[in-house]
Amino acid sequence: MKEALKLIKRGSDEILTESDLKKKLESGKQLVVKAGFDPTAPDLHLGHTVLLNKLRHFQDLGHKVIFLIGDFTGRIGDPSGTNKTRPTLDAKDLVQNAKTYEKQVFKILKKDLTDVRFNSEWCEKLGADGLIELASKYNVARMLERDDFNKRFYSNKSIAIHEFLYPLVQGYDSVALEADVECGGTDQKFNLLVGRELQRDYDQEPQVVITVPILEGLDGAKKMSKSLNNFVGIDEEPNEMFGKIMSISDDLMWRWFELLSFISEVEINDLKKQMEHGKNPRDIKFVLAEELVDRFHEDGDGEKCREAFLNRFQKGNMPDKIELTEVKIEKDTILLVNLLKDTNMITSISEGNRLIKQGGIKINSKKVEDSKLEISKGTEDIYQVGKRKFLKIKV
RNA sequence: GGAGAGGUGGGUGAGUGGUUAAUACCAGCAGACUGUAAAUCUGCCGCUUCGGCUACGUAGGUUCGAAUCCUACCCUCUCCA
Repeated sequence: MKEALKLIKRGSDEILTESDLKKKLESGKQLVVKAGFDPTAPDLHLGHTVLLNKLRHFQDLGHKVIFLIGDFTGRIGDPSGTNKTRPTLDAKDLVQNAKTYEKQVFKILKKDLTDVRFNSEWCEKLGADGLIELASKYNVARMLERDDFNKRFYSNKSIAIHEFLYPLVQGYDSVALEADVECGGTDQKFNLLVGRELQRDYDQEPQVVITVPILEGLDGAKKMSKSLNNFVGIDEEPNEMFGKIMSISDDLMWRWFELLSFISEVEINDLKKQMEHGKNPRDIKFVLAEELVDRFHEDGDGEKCREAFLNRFQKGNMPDKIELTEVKIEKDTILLVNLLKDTNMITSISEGNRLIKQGGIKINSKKVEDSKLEISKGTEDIYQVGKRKFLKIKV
């Protein structure tokens, strides 16, 4: 019991309330643990995994997880943390996005202890009557207690009426599922708590709310999200994933260790000490990058990535595997910039000319200096754009 | 319904008739440096057949010349009712 509680507490921000949780755990029954996902950004990234790991902990203790895709709430758009009304989404996109989710979650969750559900299932049945009844259970004053609504309200920014529906519907999900526990990011705290109160109104035992910290993205400042393009997707190619993790700042690395790594606190502190004693932060970042690559790919991939990384950046060698593309041309020669544009190595001719001027393009490791260089038919060379883009092109 | 403010390059945001492809910051990219794709420094940062072309909500208009003035329309926001 103590162990179970400890496991759940690790990495959690708040547990509301801990005594309720204890009671539920002690009851011995299999708990229903719910977490909702907004289907607007279907590719799971490391930010989501903080929460998923928490769900996994419950599964390791034998409890059931409901991976709830908020396809209905998605049409509302979560007002959390935004200062303006979000646009609504159309149904077709939602379905597509949801499928992508399903494909990815089982990298972390156990299939046999996971139910993937959609909240349109019960929300659509609710109808206008149900919605009115639901809306009657809560009041505007309490809605306005919520920080983001409050700020918007007092700074005269618009709050659309339907945005009040979001927390209510999310709370209703807990009622419909008779959830014992709901997990979410700290920014979800209000929504999660509404669930607790609604369950009471519907004569259910209120769920325990567990919040987990929000992971900062690659920039080290903003919440990891797809729209900010500061994310590491769990589906990403190993070397790409490894590289992205290596690109985070040395400061951010510790935050990621804390939220993403499974190694113990003691070990993390030990690594910190090692760095203070002069160990290269890069090598410590390797530990993190390897662990994460291993987790989402095959065991041992992390090590391979590290070798490739060292090989490429320390020794300046080319990567082992370079993709080969064949380009057919009509004339005997083709302008280098055109060739690169045709193969998507660059996005425009102007960009190519710029890169050449700056010494950012190489052919077989030789810097290109002539922006009018022609490549003739029948050649096969390795082209490099910047440090990271390589392509073998056969003309 | 009435009054007013505003819509500028990926983002924030200057610019109010002419060396303005458009200040600045952020992001992005490249180079240097580094045991890291950290940090730091420097440069670049619309497209182009290098002649030009296309750009400041949309459509017209005034002018030798407009992001800047006028008209209409669309959108966002605020105040009053």
